[in-house]
Formats: sequence, C-alpha cells, structure tokens
Amino acid sequence: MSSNTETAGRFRIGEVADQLGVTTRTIRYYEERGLLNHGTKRPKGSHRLYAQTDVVRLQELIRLRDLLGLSLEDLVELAEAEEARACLRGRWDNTTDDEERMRIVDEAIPLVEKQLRLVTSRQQTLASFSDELRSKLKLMKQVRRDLAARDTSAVAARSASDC
Amino acid sequence: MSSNTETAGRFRIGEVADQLGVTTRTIRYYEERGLLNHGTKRPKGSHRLYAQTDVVRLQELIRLRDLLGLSLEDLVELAEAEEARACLRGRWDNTTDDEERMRIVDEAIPLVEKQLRLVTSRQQTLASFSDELRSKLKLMKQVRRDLAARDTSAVAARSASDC
DNA sequence: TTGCTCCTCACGTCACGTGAGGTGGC
DNA sequence: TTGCTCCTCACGTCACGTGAGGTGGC
Repeated sequence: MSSNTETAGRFRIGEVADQLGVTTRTIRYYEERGLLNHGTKRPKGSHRLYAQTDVVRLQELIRLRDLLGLSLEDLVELAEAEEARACLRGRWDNTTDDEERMRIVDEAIPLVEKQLRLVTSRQQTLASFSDELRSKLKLMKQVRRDLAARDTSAVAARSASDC
Repeated sequence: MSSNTETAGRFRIGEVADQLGVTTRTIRYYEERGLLNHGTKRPKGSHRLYAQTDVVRLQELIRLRDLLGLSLEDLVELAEAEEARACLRGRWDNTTDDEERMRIVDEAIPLVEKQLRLVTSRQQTLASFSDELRSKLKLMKQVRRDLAARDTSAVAARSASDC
C-alpha cells in the first residue's frame, strides 16, 4: 500500500482494526473492493502490513461511511480523487518543483471542500431534526404540567398537536 | 396498522413510499420485521392502506435510520418503546382519565429525550469532523499562497503537517 | 515448542433490489 | 376493457459476520 520505505509496514491488520473500531474482515473487504493496497503487491499468504499514512487514510474513509452513510462505491470515488492528491505516495515529499506542488494542492483543495459540503449539509439536517425533538419535548412537558395542575381545558387545547 | 376509523386507510403503499423517499420493498420489509402493522390483520392478498399517523411514524423511523445509522433491530427497540406511548392507537384520545394521560406522557418523555441524546451526540461528532476539515482546508490554502509567492521556506515549514 | 495472530476460502446474514407471474380497483 | 398499482414468492446483492482449516513470526 505504501511504497514509502521510511513509513512502511509497522502495523498489523488486527492492530489497525482495533484502532479504527472495525473488524479485520472489513479491512480485507475494502481491499477486495479496491480501496486499499494500490501500491505494493503482497505475496499471497503473507501478512498485511500498514503504515501510519494507511491508517489515517482508512480512518477518514470509515468516518465518511459512518457519519454520512456513504456506500463503498461513493467511498471508492472519493478515494480515487484523493489518490490524485498523491501525498500518500510521497509525490509531495519527493519533489522540489514548486509548480508540481501547486498542482498537488490545487487538486487537493476542491476535494476537501466537497467533503466539507457533505458534512455541512448533514449538520443542517441534524440541526432541524434536533430542533423538532426539542419543541416536541417542550410541548410534552407543558402538557405534563397542565395535567399535574388538573387544568383539563389547557390539556385539551394542546393535545391535538401532541404525540 | 391503524385501528382508528377516522384516520384509517387513505394512503396506498406507493404513495407512502414516494412521500418518504423509499421503495415499497422497504416498507414491506419493515412490516415483515414487525415495525408496522401491529393493529389490523389484513386479508392475504389485499392492498395495504396507511393512515397519516402511520406515515408520520414511518417517517420518524426512516429519519433515525438515515441520520443516526441505526439498525432495524435498534429501530424495533425504539418503535416498541414508542408503542408504549400508545398515542397512535388512540389511547390518548379515547381516555378522559387524567391519571392515564399522565402515565402516557411520563412514558413518552424519556423516549424523546433518548432520541435527542442520540442526535446531540451525533451532532458533536460531526462538529469536530467539520472543524478538522476546516483547519485542514485553511492550511492548504495558506500553502497555496506561499507557493504563489514563491516563498519556499514558508512552504517547507508547513508541509510537514499538510495532507 | 507453544500461543497468538495471521492467511484464504466459503457460506451466512442483514437490509433491502429486482424481476416473475398474477390479481384488484378507479 | 385497458392501464395502473397492487400482491406474493423468490432469487440477487451489498457490506460485511463467522467459522473451518491451515500457516507464520515473536
């Protein structure tokens, strides 16, 4: 996955799974589907080893999946775009060409902006849901107070919009 | 589903599905799993008909599923608890007993509070994710400006924490 | 050498998707 | 009567879960 020798292969699949709160099966499945391991061809049967950058990358994908409910197909799309950033493959560190670096940053920025838009949209939906629940709760507590005060007419006035 | 004659049976499954943005299969599946149709025994082969209260109820379940990523098992649990509210079955409207109404409200309040806790927790997670994306973006734009100004030393100072 | 974790099939499951073939109401 | 939507199987799919049986490194 990482071709960068200095960061290569320090974590085993079980450690990564524990860190991210998923199972090893999930990680292997993501590899099957092409989200990981674009770099090294691992000899069949040998252990998978992950670099810190790989873990961070997986972390991001899993967070997008959990928080936004994206399908693996969506994740593949985002991952491929992120691939273009190439930071993970060391293109950034291996070049001293400012124009090359400019291109990398220019590719990366719209991607993060897209993720931010997705997150912001989801935040708004949740905020209105939250508001709804709050006013529902407020109403119910008011009805409760009316009942406690044996004020039947007040209860009747409110009950229509309750529940 | 609804045994309340005045609100019974005005929507067909296709209409409900369109309103909620799901397929008819989803609604039938939820019925299979016991989330719906606790009331009427429909003659086999006959059309399903839903009341407005049924649609609202389904809407809530689907929103919880989408926004919080709850499993159907989780939804069944919440639905069963909500069943206790009994408003949908007309217990509220069919009683004039204040103590009965008090019991209904007392059962309903902690349920909505629980939903609110789930939503709030999700909001916090999303907020920190959003913050992370924002500062990442800010840093990348700064690097871009440094590159544009051909200020190589400034770029180098920042690149370590980039990507 | 003994555990432990890893490996690869491969079948099971959850939450639906997607027809196949047929019936029912405006 | 003609469409349209509905019905019930029932098999397919996506994203994994869960062993079965075996190998590899501290």
